[in-house]
Amino acid sequence: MSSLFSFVCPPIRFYYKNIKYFVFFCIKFILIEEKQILYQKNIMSKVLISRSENYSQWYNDLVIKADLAENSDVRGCMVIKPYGYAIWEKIQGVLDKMFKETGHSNAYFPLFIPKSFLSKEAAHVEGFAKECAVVTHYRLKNSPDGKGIIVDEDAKLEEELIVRPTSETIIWSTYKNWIQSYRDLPLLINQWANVVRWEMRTRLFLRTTEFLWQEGHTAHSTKEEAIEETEKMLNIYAEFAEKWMAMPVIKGYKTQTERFAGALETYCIEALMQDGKALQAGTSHFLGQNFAKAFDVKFTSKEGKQEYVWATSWGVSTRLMGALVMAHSDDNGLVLPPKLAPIQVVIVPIYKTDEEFEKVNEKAIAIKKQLENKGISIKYDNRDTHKPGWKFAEYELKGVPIRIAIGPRDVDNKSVEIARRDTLEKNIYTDNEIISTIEILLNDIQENIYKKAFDFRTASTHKVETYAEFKDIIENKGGFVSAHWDGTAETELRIKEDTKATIRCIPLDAVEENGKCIVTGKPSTKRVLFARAY
RNA sequence: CGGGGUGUGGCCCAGUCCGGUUAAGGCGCCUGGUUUGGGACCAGGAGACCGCAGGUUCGAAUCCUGCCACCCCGACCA
Repeated sequence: MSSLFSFVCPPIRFYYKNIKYFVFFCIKFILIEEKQILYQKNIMSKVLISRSENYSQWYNDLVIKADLAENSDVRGCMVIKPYGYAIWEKIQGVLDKMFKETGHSNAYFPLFIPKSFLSKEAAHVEGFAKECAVVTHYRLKNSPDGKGIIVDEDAKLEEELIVRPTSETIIWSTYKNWIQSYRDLPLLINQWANVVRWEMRTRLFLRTTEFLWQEGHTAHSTKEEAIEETEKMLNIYAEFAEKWMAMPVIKGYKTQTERFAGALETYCIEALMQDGKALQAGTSHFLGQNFAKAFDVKFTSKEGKQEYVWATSWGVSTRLMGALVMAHSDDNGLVLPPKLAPIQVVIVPIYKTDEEFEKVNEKAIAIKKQLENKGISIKYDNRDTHKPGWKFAEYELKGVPIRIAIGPRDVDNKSVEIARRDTLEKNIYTDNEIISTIEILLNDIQENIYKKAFDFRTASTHKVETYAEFKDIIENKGGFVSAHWDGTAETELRIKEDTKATIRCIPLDAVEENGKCIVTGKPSTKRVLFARAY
């Protein structure tokens, strides 16, 4: 009835409603105005949320705002942006050199792995089956209804292909043909590649569906040699983390629960992030003869006997980028170790007039040349589209270790202002001190941020004797907890269920001491390291 | 796969409960001018199938139905 009325007499009803709305709108607009003012206050605050306020969001925002990476249109997959990729290239460059210095060569194996390969090693397939992307078809066709394209069901693969989650299987099926004699050993190969693991929840760099990494795969004639290789590569990772990333790590090996699927022993380096959570930064696996047996890789020994080869694999990924961000950065943005910073020094000119720019520019170019001659990577930001203050904030956000500001005053005084990113200290230096100061500062920053991270880790590592103490620290303080454990998977699982903390590793340098498991009271001979982890 | 949330110019988002003015504001972008030693200011300008598809209504960003996408919390993990 009412709809009939409104249909027949719209003007009357419209008029009536209009009066009502006039009053309503007056109130509504006043409310909106007030909300708007409040809202503007909120966004005027800092670029980054503070670590103490929300560490997780701080990390997410920082990765994006520092231009390292962003989420792509593909769910779970990131775009690594030029600035972020430049850091990755530095990481690659250093590690690649270290690998080659220890006798390894690079090669490349296929992205796709036949499904049957993956299932040849039982533990391995078990470990990865739940997170594999599978290629089932090789052709598309136009949709019959004309709306786009669809999978051509006639183009079904005889055998599905798995997008590699790791390459052991395809590599070992290849090694079978490469290895006949002890003379072919050791075989020391590395590949830089992308891999895919279908993760439920992803975070930039820390866990993405596709990520970049390197995976080393080696074959040896003896068990001892393979173990030696596993440990050697672990040491390379540790050295890289500490000397280049300025990030202290604990070397250790994993419990059976945390071990790589298919490995006899998994070694790892574990780092502690500023929020007290641990992050596995690299792994090195002793694979025993598991893959050799699965893929029938035998060699003839000096004695003329047929033997299975001994294997290792080891890798670090773009996850290191996440570790790098979380290890040193502060509420103002990234803090990069000078040895991995794409830009080590930035020069910002300050001027008002063209004449002033001329003076400043001349000086800046001279300094730039001198630093370049010393092998320091330097950027002279002479854009006139941004003000100095804007540039200061920008390079702080991007973690450039050293900033040189040059203004007319400096030209007159034969000086410059040098600011260091790690401590945010600024000082004036005379022209003849510049080069030596920069060289000293770059080393000093590298050491200082390492020390800071090291001290933080020391302060965040606690020995406990009881489960109550353990829970208290995990819940309230975070960090590493060093405790006795009875060595069983049951106890490990119970602790994980109770506290979300896992055994990060059994440290290689753990001292032998008699103790009691904090949960069961059973005897234990050494302490293991627990933490909540990424 | 469960539980919660969100889709509005490039970005952050207001407006949605209770349908009605030209879809508001900030950032960014463009133009001109003044500026430049810690994220400048003024003036002007461009930019929106309000996630998609139906429906209800004189009238839908707003209500209804269906779908899609993304985010957060769990189970899984380098």
